[in-house]
Amino acid sequence: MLKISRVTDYGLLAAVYLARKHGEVVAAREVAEFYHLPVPMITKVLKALNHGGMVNSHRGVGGGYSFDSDAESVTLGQLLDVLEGPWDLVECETFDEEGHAICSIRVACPSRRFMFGINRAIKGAFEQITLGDLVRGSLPVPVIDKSRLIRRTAETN
Amino acid sequence: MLKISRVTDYGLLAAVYLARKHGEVVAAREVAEFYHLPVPMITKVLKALNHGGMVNSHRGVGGGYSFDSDAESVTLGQLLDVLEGPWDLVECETFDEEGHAICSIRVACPSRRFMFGINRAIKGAFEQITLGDLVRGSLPVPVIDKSRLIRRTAETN
DNA sequence: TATAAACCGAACCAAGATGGTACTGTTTGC
DNA sequence: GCAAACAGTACCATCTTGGTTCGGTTTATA
Repeated sequence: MLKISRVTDYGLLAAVYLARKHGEVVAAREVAEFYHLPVPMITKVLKALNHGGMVNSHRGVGGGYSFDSDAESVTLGQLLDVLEGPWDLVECETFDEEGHAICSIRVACPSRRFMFGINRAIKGAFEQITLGDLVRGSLPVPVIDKSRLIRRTAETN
Repeated sequence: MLKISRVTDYGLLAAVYLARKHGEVVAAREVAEFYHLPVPMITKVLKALNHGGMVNSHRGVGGGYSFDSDAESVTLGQLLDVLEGPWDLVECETFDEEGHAICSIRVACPSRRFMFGINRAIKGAFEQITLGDLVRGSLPVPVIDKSRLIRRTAETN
């Protein structure tokens, strides 16, 4: 299931705020007050971003968080992975504790082929939007390149 | 909040099934059995699709649902609208019964500008994927039309 | 070295969403 | 008139979401 929940939105807001003040150490309180959002909520998403390696944390007095890498090399897809966890449409193949597939269809499941296609399409779009785009606030509209049809039989994910 | 929930997936599956048998009247039972999904679940999404004008319903003995329009002119965005309802990231401006905005920031909300951009980008991508693409099972990769090249590290996906 | 600013991390909880189901009614072909 | 099939609504257990709380740790600074 793909979702961009409200907490994820907060995370994107926080990431943008830090990216704007590139390299600068900013307390969670400041971010929260800027957006008029509760401090614990913002600290929560900042922890997640830090845990995912997107931002750095600085403890102690005068501490906070900072974004030190290149905003152009961080994609929206990466941010969503960190904030929401990896996702997939129709988890056809979930596995039980013993590693056996639970899917009731399994053989020649008719949905997998095209659901995988949707996955690729959406993920591809997310991968091409960078944090820099978010900071600039104006995004290009993604365009489907229909001339580059992909027909692969054995996808490895 | 953007989400593609499991029920929405079922809806997409059902739509694809009907589109494959273009014009043919198919009972909900048949679709459900094909995907090994509970009949009431499939009828639920088929009702939604019918309500949204995506498919036609035929009552009485020998009835069912049929897809009669052009699969190339139905977009994934339209299907998602029908199945999940319209969505937006960060509903900055929700209104109470008297029509007054609830948003606590309102003036010069820093998030609206770029969140709107994300909305446009994602919706644009969904609008360019047609039901026909889903039926074929192989999707074109969405490409962001940027004048400036983006730096990409090793693709892991 | 005492203090306070700030992050860490885990647990907790009410409220809402999700996924399924059930039941009664209506249309219609045979 | 019977039964197949859709229509509509309401229901419910369970999971998720959004948000809070609390005790602990790190560290600049007075």
